[in-house]
Amino acid sequence: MSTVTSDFLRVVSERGFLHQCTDIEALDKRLLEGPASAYIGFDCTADSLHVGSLLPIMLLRWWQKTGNKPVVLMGGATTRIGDPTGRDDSRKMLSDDDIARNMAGIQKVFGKYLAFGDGATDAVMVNNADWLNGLNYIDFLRDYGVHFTINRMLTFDSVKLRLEREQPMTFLEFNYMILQGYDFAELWARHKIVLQMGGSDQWGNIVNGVELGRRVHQAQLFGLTSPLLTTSSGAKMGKSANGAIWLNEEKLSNWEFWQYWRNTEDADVGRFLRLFTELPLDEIARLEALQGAEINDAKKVLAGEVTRLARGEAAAAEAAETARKTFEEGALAENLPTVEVPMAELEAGIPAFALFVRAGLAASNGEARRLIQQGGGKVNDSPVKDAQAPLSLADLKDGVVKLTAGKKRHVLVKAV
RNA sequence: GGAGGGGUGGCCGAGCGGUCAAUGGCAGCAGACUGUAAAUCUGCCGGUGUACACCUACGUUGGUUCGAAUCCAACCCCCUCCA
Repeated sequence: MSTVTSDFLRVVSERGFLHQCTDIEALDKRLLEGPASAYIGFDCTADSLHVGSLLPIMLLRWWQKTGNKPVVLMGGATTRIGDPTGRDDSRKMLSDDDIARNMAGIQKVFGKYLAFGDGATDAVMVNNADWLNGLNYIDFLRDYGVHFTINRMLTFDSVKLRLEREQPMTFLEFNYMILQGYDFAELWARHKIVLQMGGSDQWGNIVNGVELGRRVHQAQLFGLTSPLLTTSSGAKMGKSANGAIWLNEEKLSNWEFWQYWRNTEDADVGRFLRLFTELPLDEIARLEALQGAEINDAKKVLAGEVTRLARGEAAAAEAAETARKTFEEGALAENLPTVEVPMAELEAGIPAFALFVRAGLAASNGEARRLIQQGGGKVNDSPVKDAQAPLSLADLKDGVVKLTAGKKRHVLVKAV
């Protein structure tokens, strides 16, 4: 990596955000000349982003912090097509209602990471439906279609892989890359945006936009990608026992979010601290150097910082305190996930296995029985011996029963 | 349009008339060891009833058979080659 002098490129290269850049020297030079605008596109395929999108979001945050203007592009129109990148099969088509709902959910998270407004470096949000939905097919083909050759498009990974695996790719999906390229050219024309960032899988799509901008507008545009993140043991980021690690609070509790980061593998701690927190690098170096059980302190810092950014100061403190009580004191912490059960049912007695199912700790009665048989089910911290044994009011402590599955999953059952 | 191959549990992939809820691998869950880590070892891994049982499931619909994921027919979908 050549030495870069602009604040933004220096920070992101030191912290490990950089994977590829179309022309890093020229971009560096451009950034030294003054504030610039950059965007990242987000598809509206779910009603919340998950931690897989956190890397691009942090890129935009640093972009703003180093004096530039971030633009968040919502793929209102491109989501109607479906990005074929990295997919063996077509996505299922989303209805316009779904897309609108998803967009509303996704938008919520950006306010936590970016400062929006009308100022020079304030973030703005745009929707590509504004210019894509109204496109005239023939005009578009004449103005932009001429700049794309099929020969070239067939060499892109997103297309090539699908063909090699003998999976069908529809013409609809085939157009995705053209529209994403067009987005960049259009954003240059509308907002003078010079840089598009994204995950490394977006490289091909981004390069298309850079080239289109040069051909249509004679503009020098830049592309920059971040590495695709996997954990040290090779798993994709963002999956847990219960599914994806969502950024939105309605989709995943603060406690579970905090726990995800707390359970980071040793080998990933330093890398994640650099990417997902804003701690100074020398502080990270110190935390990263911790050995043995002490590295748990670094994990707590990681969990605290990431949760603070995504969910707020109070949420982070509360999760940390809940974890401390639960794991270090073995005490009953009131902020664990809670499930309510009518008092009358509890009075009548609910078999232990059934309660585990009610609490969401087992997917079926059979699974709950197995859990208990294997010694993984605990009530108020003592192992359940008999799955049939009913729990009743006598098991309540301060109005709640604490259920535990395995070592880490705790739920409070509250009688109401 | 013609010829051939194929559609099996979350994924991959065996099975090709009963002993098949279906080998194996991955993923997942639990236990042991640890540090709420990794690696390793052990157990579990469709549903309901705590066993024997029953229900649902091998693309769809029918059929043959005492009995079908396995055989037959039609249909749907995918792939390859030829035109």
